[in-house]
Amino acid sequence: MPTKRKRVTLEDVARAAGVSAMTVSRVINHTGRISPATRQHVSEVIEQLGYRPSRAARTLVTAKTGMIGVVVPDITNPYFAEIVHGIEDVAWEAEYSVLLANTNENPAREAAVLSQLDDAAVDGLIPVSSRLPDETLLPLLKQHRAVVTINRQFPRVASCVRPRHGYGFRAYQSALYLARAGHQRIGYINLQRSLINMQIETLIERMAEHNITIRREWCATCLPTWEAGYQTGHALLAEHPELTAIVAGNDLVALGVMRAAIELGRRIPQDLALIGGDDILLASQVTPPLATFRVPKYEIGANAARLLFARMNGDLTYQEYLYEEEFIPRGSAP
Amino acid sequence: MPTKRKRVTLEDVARAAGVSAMTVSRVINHTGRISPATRQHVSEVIEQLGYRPSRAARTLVTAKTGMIGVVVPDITNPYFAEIVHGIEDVAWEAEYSVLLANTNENPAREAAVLSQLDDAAVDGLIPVSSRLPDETLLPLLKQHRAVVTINRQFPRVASCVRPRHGYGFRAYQSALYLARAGHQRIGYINLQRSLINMQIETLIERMAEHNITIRREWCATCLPTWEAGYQTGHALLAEHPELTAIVAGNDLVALGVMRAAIELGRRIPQDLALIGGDDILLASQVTPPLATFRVPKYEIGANAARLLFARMNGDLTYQEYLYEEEFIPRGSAP
DNA sequence: ATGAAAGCGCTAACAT
DNA sequence: ATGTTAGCGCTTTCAT
Repeated sequence: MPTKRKRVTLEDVARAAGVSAMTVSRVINHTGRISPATRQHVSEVIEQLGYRPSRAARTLVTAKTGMIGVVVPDITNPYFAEIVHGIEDVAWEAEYSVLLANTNENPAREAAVLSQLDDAAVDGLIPVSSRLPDETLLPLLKQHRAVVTINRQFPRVASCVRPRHGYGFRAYQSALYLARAGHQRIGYINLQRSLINMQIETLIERMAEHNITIRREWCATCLPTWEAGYQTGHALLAEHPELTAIVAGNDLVALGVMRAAIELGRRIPQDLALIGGDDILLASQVTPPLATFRVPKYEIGANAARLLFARMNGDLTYQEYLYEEEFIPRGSAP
Repeated sequence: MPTKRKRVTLEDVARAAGVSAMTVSRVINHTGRISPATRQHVSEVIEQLGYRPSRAARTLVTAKTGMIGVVVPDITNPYFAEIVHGIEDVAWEAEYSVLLANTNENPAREAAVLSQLDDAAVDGLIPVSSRLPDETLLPLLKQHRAVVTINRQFPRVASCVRPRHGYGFRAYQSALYLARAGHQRIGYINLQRSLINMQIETLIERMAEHNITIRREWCATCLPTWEAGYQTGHALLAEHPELTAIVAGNDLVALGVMRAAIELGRRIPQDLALIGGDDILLASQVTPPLATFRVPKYEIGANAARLLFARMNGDLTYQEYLYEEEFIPRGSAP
């Protein structure tokens, strides 16, 4: 009863099968010409010995790891979980593994992760909604052979998955929609850390062009979590009870605001209309359901992975997958 | 402008610094004795050359990958996302990476993943709520040096994180609670694939001991997703409109049922009481809020990772982390 | 169709 | 405190 299981190596298989290591290697990799008889025999020995090739050894010589790195700000955010789901499915089909790093919305941790995950650790990288500024992110991405960014754009170094109508589209459309519905005092909650949402000042300007006034103090910024939305909602509504509508950067925040508003006795949508941003399941299930934008999260992930494999296979042309964001009117903003 | 970046190796650094490879290795690993001067000098050269150690080479010689494998049935299920979050945080502190595999509730895919992730790929493994039967799972786990199971138990090969009061606790308590509240026709939706929830027959028996009748046809089984719960809810309520309460295996299913019930004109809880199982965010936000059980998801993940590191560090004694499940009465089941 | 030799980049073990 | 030697397990030549 051997306590110390020693790893079965190619060499072991070769010896047992009475062939050379190369022959075994060829059988495993389905490469080169092998006589059916030998192949059969070797396969049996492999099976019998329970041989499993060493990833490390293979990686050392081929310089390929069979893994792709995925970096997300918050895996508990359904938006990111769906994207990871899409990535993972495509990776699985391609026989790749996913190295997942969660940065907890912490840019420093993201930078650390990104530099650890250099091209020795993964064959390709998908940073999802990176929270790092361009000048920090770009050099980090350059360390990698293949990169596809989601919701960020670096045409020189990475293919890209991003919204067709630009990053400010949702906030802009939401505010416009609310204004046209008659709202005069619209607040906006921008997402802290997110570098792709419309900035508060920008929204104010763009709305001014339509003769719609959004006052700076009706706006706020918070982390893209439910809790942050809840707190910000309480604070904003306490200070500015005059608000009749709020646009939030994503659903989690909008739903936090909704809860806060309800606690403060506001009826939704009569006293306060609300629009979110990414159509997570929760949005459709609350009462009233949250108006938001349909975003093809799974497809975003799946297509990012597909673009990544294209780059990993040597096609370094810049490619894009542009996803649509479609407004979904629901009870919270009729 | 060199197109072909060649990897900077230990050797390169050693040469540039005028020392041996070993010295550089020692500097990197903070191992052995090094004179401050040399250390300083070597560090500078490393920095200057942008040297990054090769994981593969290191793994090949040390037989350690610096990665732990995490296998989950469905990363978009908030229950699992939270657990992964906990695991990832602890792994990060220990300077480990997480190799995530999503099996999409597909046992065959889980088995494939588990056998690929053998001890050459990861230093440790955490299968979360495995959907594989004992006899399939056990041999797969044996391939690994270190394993911690969540919601499954194999004392001989793995430490374990599991509910203190056993796997049937929630369904049992829920049914009892509802019966005591006066419900006479209680249905139960068990989770397909999940091997840890109370089986329908078992619940029927246990309730019979309390003189509570649960009829087999009031019960159903479905996948642990919202959609499955929704469909099952529709079907069950259509066939058995006499039901006054339903216990579901988890929140996602309960919430799907809630939606179906509302669509069928049932008022919750007056016409139908509902109890879920794991207190995801969604549960607290719907109207009425879903009665469920508080489950320390993040802690489950974090502690599983801690137990795993203990095993990886050579302590192969069987250890457990028993988590509490606490009933949270809410509007859906007053 | 198969084999032999060389080496990927690193560290363990043993010098010095 | 630092260097030397010898592999880890595999694949890439290049032979045969």
